[in-house]
Amino acid sequence: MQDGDRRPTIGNVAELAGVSKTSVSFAFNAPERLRPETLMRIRRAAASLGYRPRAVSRTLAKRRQGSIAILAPHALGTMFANPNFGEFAAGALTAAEIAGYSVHFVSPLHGPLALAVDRVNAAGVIAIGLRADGPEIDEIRRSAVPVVMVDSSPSIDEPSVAVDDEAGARAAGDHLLGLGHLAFLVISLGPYPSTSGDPWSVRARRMAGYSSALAAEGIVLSEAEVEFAPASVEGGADAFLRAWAAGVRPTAVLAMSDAMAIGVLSAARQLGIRVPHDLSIVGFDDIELAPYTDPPLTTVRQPTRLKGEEAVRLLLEGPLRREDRRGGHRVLETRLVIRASTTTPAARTAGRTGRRGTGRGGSDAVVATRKSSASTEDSMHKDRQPMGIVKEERT
Amino acid sequence: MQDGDRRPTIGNVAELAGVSKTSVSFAFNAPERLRPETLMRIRRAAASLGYRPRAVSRTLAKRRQGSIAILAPHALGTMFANPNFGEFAAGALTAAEIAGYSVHFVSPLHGPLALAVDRVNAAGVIAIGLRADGPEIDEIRRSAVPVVMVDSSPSIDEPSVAVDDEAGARAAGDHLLGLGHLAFLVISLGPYPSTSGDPWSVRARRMAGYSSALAAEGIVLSEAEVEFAPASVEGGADAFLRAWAAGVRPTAVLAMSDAMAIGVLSAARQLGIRVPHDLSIVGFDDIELAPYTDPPLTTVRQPTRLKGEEAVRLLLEGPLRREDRRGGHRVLETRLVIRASTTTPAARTAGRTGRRGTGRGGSDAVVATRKSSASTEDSMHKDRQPMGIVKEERT
DNA sequence: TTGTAAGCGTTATCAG
DNA sequence: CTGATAACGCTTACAA
Repeated sequence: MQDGDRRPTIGNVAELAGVSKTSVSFAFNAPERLRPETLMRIRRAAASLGYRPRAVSRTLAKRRQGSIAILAPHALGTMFANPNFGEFAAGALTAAEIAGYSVHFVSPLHGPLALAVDRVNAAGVIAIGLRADGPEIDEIRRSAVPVVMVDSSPSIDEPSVAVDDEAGARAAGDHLLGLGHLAFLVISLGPYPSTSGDPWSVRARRMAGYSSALAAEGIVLSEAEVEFAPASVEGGADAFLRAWAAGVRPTAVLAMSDAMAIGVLSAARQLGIRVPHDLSIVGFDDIELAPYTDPPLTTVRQPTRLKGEEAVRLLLEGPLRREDRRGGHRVLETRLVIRASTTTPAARTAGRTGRRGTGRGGSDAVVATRKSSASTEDSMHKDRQPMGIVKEERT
Repeated sequence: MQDGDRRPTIGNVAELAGVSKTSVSFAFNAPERLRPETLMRIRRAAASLGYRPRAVSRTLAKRRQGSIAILAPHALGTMFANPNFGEFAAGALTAAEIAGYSVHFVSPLHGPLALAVDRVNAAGVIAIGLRADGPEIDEIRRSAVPVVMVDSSPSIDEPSVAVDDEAGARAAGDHLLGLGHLAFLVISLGPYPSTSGDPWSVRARRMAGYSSALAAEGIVLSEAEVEFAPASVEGGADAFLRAWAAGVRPTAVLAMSDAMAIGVLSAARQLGIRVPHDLSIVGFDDIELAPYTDPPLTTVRQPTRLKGEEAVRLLLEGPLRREDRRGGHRVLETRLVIRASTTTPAARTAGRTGRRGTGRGGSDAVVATRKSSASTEDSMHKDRQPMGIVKEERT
């Protein structure tokens, strides 16, 4: 861990160039204040020594950080296993780069996040999926570092950005109901059932959306009809297999992420279940690859990349500048994208239903648009179409 | 950018607790040296003030960084658009986390990488895809920060990790040749043709692999048969469309990344070209979703996640500890994974060939294993099968 | 067990 | 235009 070969310091350069440290500093930060020839001399000295100003010292002296931290709720290897997190990172990193900030990723692997956050000493923090009422958020508040919350409770004081999970989930449920499905399985986020039961977590909001849709038809999910899994392909596959082994026989599955939905796709294939003929699947996220799966995935699109950009923008424009480190809540819209992984249930169950006869196959399904209850200041990142429901056909 | 409300410092705590700064420091770093009651007093004082030691100051004083930087060759938004980079990040971040390091992502967006690297002041650096003979690597060397190179030239001094791109690419070419293809299009990495022409870049190595395979059948790629594109779905789609518009009519495409291959899939669909019947496609990477595309993608698997882990491990074990900041080259193997996006060419061209009659459809193709020339210390991350060629069928 | 004081490498202030 | 000198916040010999 030693640095071994000591890097040259500003002092060495000053000495070699025969000037003061101040001048050397000027040479790097305000060249115009130096006479061209001294500047040259200093530059040469610095170059010959291979001197480069050290960032830590600089930040200490200037009292200003050049980086922001992204706090992930799980180990980063796990996070990045979900392509959707890559999307988010891409958005956040892009916005940060443009503003000249570099980005730190921090996870709770080595003790609580609150501790981790000041290990990295960032100018500001973007916290993902933190509980609104947990101890962590308090710790972070006390650390006096500006924070913006992502996918957390909207009831929180800090600026935040989230998506309208509930409306999205409801649209997914409505869609399936409209096709005539009655037997569901939902693959919920997180390895365990509601350990804490934060009513404001992403999964709680999505579950509320699914439930409210199903409730309209008098359907109530039993405990067996909800599996929990990490947001990965493997997680989704395992969850479906588990449910199947437990005797659950859905005609439709609602997955809280596309990665998990793809896992279900693969598990179904393993079991010889044809999608969508025997089983309809709808995901969540609409990752870039969703249109290219086999079959193309029906899913709830969320503007993930935009979410990342907004989080950074909010941090940089709001709490980092001004005193008031609150306000600035932003709720982005979701939209159901209908592709080929959903259709009317096969005869075996379709017999007992047939309501809402949108009939003849998934690609014809057009469910009544249910207006999102969220603020709608912004349109989607991916395109200019309004939010809501969209039917995508192969070109 | 101001910090606004000054955070409490160690001095404030000392004052409030009626002790010296040293004691406060001890309270945080060597509690056992303090009498329990003083420790308590300090702790209370610190807590009441909401004091937390500042990482910058600490690093400056200890001369030791707690973070490592990952240097990306392109804007990070671009990088993360490729799911394969997410895989790499997952690997690197996992290894870093375990070792207690946090990770910084740095891109060349604001001036040269060499400058960016000391903006973040990391303990060590992982440089991706840097030219072996470029100026950047020299700059980084001079900055005296330990480096490990990823996907760079093996001829370099620094420790490095890469994969056997050439063997992988050759296997892909052989596979297609074995199926009877004669008309190819390769989608190469990077937005532009060889701006610099580093013979050791990933794309040069892969191109060499493709070429050497094709050369064995006397096929030489014309300039029109090589398109360049960013490693994204969109990039691949555009590239294929461009080539098509230019009149290129391949029966098989060799894409240097799965993301691009999926783009080709989508472009082909747009043009009404059936895959694999009218067009065979082989990708590179074998991202997690590759088995679930439509049709499932034949591709060259590289152990991307492992690559990330190894890079960090090499950095942490080698240059960060010892004086010798060289050696430790690691070349990981690749393996062709045959799925359903490749098959024998359709009649239109197959007529003039038919050699090597592996016949009846891609899923039967078994090409002779060509032993990788790379070191083979390690097996794949994803499973325990040996490297080489593998045929994957739907279960 | 606790305190004093000297760094760590820069930048900022204020003279000259 | 350039130079002393004092921060910046924390660690760490060395003393007491």
